[in-house]
Amino acid sequence: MKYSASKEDYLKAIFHLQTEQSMVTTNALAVAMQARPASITDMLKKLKSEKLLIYERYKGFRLNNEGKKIAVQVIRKHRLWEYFLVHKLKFGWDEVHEVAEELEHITSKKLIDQLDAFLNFPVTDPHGDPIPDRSGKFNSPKQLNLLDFPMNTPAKVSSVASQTSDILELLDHKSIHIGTRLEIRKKFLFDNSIELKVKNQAPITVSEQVAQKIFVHNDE
Amino acid sequence: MKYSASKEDYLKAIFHLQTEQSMVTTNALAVAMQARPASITDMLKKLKSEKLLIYERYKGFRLNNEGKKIAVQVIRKHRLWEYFLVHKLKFGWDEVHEVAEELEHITSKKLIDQLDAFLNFPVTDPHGDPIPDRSGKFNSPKQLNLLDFPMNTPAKVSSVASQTSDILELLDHKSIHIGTRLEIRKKFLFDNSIELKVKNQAPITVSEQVAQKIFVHNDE
DNA sequence: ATTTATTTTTAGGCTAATCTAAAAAATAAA
DNA sequence: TTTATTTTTTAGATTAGCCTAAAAATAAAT
Ligand SMILES: [Mn+2]
Ligand SMILES: [Mn+2]
Ligand SMILES: [Mn+2]
Ligand SMILES: [Mn+2]
Repeated sequence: MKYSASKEDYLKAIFHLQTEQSMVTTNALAVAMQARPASITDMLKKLKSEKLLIYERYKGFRLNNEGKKIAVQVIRKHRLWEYFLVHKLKFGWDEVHEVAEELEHITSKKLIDQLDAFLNFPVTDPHGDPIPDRSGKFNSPKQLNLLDFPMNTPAKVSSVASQTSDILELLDHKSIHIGTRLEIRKKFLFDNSIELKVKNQAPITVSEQVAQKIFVHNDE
Repeated sequence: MKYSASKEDYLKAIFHLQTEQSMVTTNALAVAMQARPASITDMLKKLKSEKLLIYERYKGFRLNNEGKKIAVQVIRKHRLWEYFLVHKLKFGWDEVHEVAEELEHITSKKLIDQLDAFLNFPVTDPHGDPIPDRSGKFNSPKQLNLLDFPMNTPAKVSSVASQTSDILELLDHKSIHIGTRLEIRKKFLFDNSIELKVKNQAPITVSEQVAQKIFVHNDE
């Protein structure tokens, strides 16, 4: 029960994709993995023969319980390492993803459980994503996309759905972080941009593309 | 300037071997790498073409400056991670080597320099081996093998030249650690075993094979 | 219901890192 | 200084993970 870094990355990508579409397609995974469709098919055959997913040619695929279990453990490692990098090694939240992408493949159960304890069992990573516990359980807090959130209602930023440093840099610049309390002041129908008010700050405007990536929950 | 985990392991192994023999042999490296001689030859050709060592067929090989530089950085990473595992994640000194063998290949300069700072720039790893600084300089303290050390002279254990958990477990059991102060009481010529006295403890005997692995320095 | 376009799979290749078995070179022994 | 032994290298395979180009299956359009 030890899988290559590449296989772990595949399982993780499929896991994320199948929360949206119930059957994942070869092309979708090819985009996510930045590989050609032919390579995806090759790997699917291997993962199927290792009984980590169900797959019938031309019909799509999805992880079975065993595949999910492994994917979740990789996600757990990824997010714990991101937390470590930000809170212990003073990395910015926009520079941890690449490194965690490597660290997540270190194979030592003790390592990750001790790390978890050392970090005091954090429940969300620096991007606000939930960290599953050692049994694989997520404590996902309810959250809404900023675009669907009501105006003039206290909100707290809970996660940012992107790992690319461009958007994180932009949010950094506008002083929007996980935990930032804000309210929506205006929604411009013309371009779906949104004006936000953060306490003690001048109002700021974010584009639809940015708002789409921000998730919040009710702040009390 | 990025090398595979395998190449880094080769460079590291050659680096260690060439402190003893000035020219390293294919067979010696095959033993160290637990691989067949044919595989060693294959890799040597690659490392040579990447200008990391000097090598002429049938004549032996040794790292050039560039090869040494890379090896030292890998060693630095290995030892810093070992330190982290023992001092932050409560690993025993006998269970860190395998994990560090993987962690040492993570490729992020920032990661390792921040880790170094986080650990307060340690100078020796849990086995007493010196940790090179970011420029690659070793601050190696003078040390003598226990077999060559005079009797009835205060000594302090500075390092243990083995990564296998068998010997570390044995030393653990006999309460010998890095930093332990002891004196040699007797040297038995019959089998070269040695009787040691640790303060407030009954005298203990170690075999020649064990003594060979223990390095000490004068304790004032 | 054909034709056309898209998606997915197969066929065949490539590279890195390993292996075994056989050949060649170097070293040691007779 | 031949012969035998040991060491090292070459030759040829294998596996994982990727690729391109072509074929096959499915979906969309006329
Ligand atoms: Mn990864
Ligand atoms: Mn994250
Ligand atoms: Mn290693
Ligand atoms: Mn060590």
